[in-house]
Amino acid sequence: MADPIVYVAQRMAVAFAKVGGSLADGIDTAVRQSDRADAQVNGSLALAKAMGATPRDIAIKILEVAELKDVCSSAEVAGPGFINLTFANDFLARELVVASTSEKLGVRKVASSRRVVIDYSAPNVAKEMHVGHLRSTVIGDALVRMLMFVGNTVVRENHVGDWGTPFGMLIEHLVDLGETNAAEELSVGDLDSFYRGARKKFDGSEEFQIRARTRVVALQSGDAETLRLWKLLVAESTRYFQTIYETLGVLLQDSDVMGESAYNALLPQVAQRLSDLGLLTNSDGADVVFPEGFTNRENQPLPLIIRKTDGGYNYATSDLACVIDRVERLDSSLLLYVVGAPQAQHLQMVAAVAKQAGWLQSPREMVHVAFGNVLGADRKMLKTRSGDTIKLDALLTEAVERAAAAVAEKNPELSADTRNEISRIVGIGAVKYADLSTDRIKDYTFDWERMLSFDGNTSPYLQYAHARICSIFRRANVDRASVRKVIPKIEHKAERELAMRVLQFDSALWDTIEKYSPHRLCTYLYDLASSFSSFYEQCSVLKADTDDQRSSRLMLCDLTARVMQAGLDVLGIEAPEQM
RNA sequence: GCCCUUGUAGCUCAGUGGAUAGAGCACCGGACUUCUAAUCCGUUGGUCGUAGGUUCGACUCCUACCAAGGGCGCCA
Repeated sequence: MADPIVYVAQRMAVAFAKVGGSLADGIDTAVRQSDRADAQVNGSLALAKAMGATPRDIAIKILEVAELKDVCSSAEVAGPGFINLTFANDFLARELVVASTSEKLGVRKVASSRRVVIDYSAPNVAKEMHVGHLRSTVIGDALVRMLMFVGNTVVRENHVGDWGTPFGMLIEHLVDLGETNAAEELSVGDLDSFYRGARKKFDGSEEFQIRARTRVVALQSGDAETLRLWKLLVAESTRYFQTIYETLGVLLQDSDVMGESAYNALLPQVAQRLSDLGLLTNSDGADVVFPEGFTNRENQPLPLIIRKTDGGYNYATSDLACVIDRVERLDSSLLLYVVGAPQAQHLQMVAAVAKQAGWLQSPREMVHVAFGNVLGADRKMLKTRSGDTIKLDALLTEAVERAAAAVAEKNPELSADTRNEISRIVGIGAVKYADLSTDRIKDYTFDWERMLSFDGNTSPYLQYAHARICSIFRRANVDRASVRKVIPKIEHKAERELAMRVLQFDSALWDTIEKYSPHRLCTYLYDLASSFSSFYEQCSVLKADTDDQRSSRLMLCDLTARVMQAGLDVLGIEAPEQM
C-alpha cells in the first residue's frame, strides 16, 4: 500500500464516519487526484446534504477529527467545501521506501486469489493470422500478465477454430496436394494460399464438393485416417501460430490450445442437460433455448440454437460446453472472453442460458472483454493497398524494419547485434502499445508514424525514459540494488511530481485490472515517463549538489525504472537498457 | 423495426458526479561544450453530436433525437 491516496482514503473514511455516523454510510469519501493540491476529498458536500448542514462546516469538522498529522503537510477547506490535501514530503519518502523494498513495487496483492480463464487469440487452423487477431492476442496477453502479477491463477485458453464443415474441403485439398507437399506449404506459413486453393476447388467442382461433404461426415464419425489427416493440418497450423506468438512475445504456447474440437464429446451432454432441465424446445426443426430478454427482427423471442435441424451442433453449443468445462473441470470463478465487440449479443445469450441452467452461479462470472476494429488511414478496416487482409507476420516484420531504420539513424554507434535486438523490442513494442493504449471498445487507427514516434503516448517514448535511467547508472557505475533502501529527500518540484507518480503504480494497475482496460495503465506509464523526462531536465543526478542528493535521486531513478519496466512487462512489452 | 457500441481541439486520443475539460501531433517561439536533444519548456487552439431531465454540482447518470459502425434462426 504505497499509494498515498489509497493510504489516506482509509483515514478519511474513518473521519467521515465519526462526523456523520450512520448518515455517512452511503457517502462517497473517495480521495482523488487534484490539480489544486496533491489530492482532494469531495464527500463533505454530499454528507452536508445528508446532515442538513453547510458543506464548509462539515469539511471543517472532518478535518478536526481526521488523523492526518503524519501524512499531510497541509489540509484545508476550499471552495464550496472541498478538502484539499498536500502530502508531507517525509511521508512520500517513507512510502517510496516501502514501494522500493516491496516485492511488487507497492502493488497490493489480490485479496483472495481467483482462478481466471482467459479465452483469447483464437486463430483458425489452415488460415493465416491477420491483423484481426492482433487485438485479441495482445489485449489477452496483457490481461493474463497483470492478473498474474497481483496473485491470481490464470489459465490461458486459445480457442482455435479447428473443427467444422470447412475441414472436409481442407482435408480433401490436402489429399490432392499430397501430404508432403501440403505440409511444406503449411510449414512455411503460406496458409492463405492453401485455404484459397481449397476454396477455389470447392466453388468450382461439384465432384470436389461431394468429396468434401463425405469427408466431413468421416471426420465427425471419427474415421481414423481422416482424423490423422486432420491432425496433420492442426499440427502444421499450430506450429505456425507459435512462430507468430514468439515474434509477438506473448505467453501463449501449444499447451494452451483448447480448440473447438476439444469440446466435441461434451456437445451431446450440453443438449441432454438442457433438455433435462426443461429448457430445450424444438423450433422449426432445431433444438433451441429461448433466453429471456432477446428478440429478433419481428420482435419474437430470439433462440440460441443448440442442435441444428440436421442434427449437428454449432458454436453456441460449443461455447456452452466451454462454460461447463471451465466451471466444472477447471473450477474457474472468472471467465474472460477477449473477443470482438460484434459477438456481444451472442456471448450475452450464452451467459444467459448458462445462468438459467445453473452452470454460472454467482460469484462466478463471465465477462466479455470486447474490442473494436483496427482501421486504416481511410477509417475503414485495415487492408493492403490491393484490398487484401494484412498478414500479422508481414505487419510485424515491417514494424521491426521501421524501428531498425529509426535506431540506425538515432544511434549509429550500436553494434549490429545490439541494433537488431533493440529494433525488435522497439518495433514489436510499438505495435502492441498502439493497440493497448486506446480504449479497447473503440476502433483505432493504425498509423506507423505515430506509433513509432518518440513523442507522445508511444512505447518508444516509455522505453526511452527507461533506457535513460539505465544509462545514468552505467555512467555512475553504481549498482542499482545498492540504492533501494535509501530514504530519499524530496526537495525539487520535479522530484516531488515524479515521486507522487511512482507511488500511483498500485492504483493505476488495479484500476486497469478492475476494468480490464490496459489503456489505463498505458496512460499512467506515459504520465510517469513525462514526469521522469521533466525531472531529468531539471534535476541532474550525477552532478547533484551533494552526495545525499545524488543517492536520493539515484533511488528515485531506480524505482522509476523498475516501475516502468514492470508496467511495460505486464503489457507484454520489453524495456531495453539502451536505445 | 429492435438492440449494442461510438461521437471531446484541425488530426489522433485521455478524462473517477466535483472547482478553470487535458495530452500528443500539427502550427508558432525558445533550450544541446550537458546524466542519451529519440528530450524539455512555452504560445495558439473547445456550443464535450443536439435538446431536455435528475443533482448543491453533469463530458460523466436518465430520456428523446441526429450521425457513424455493428448485431438480430440453424456460418463461426
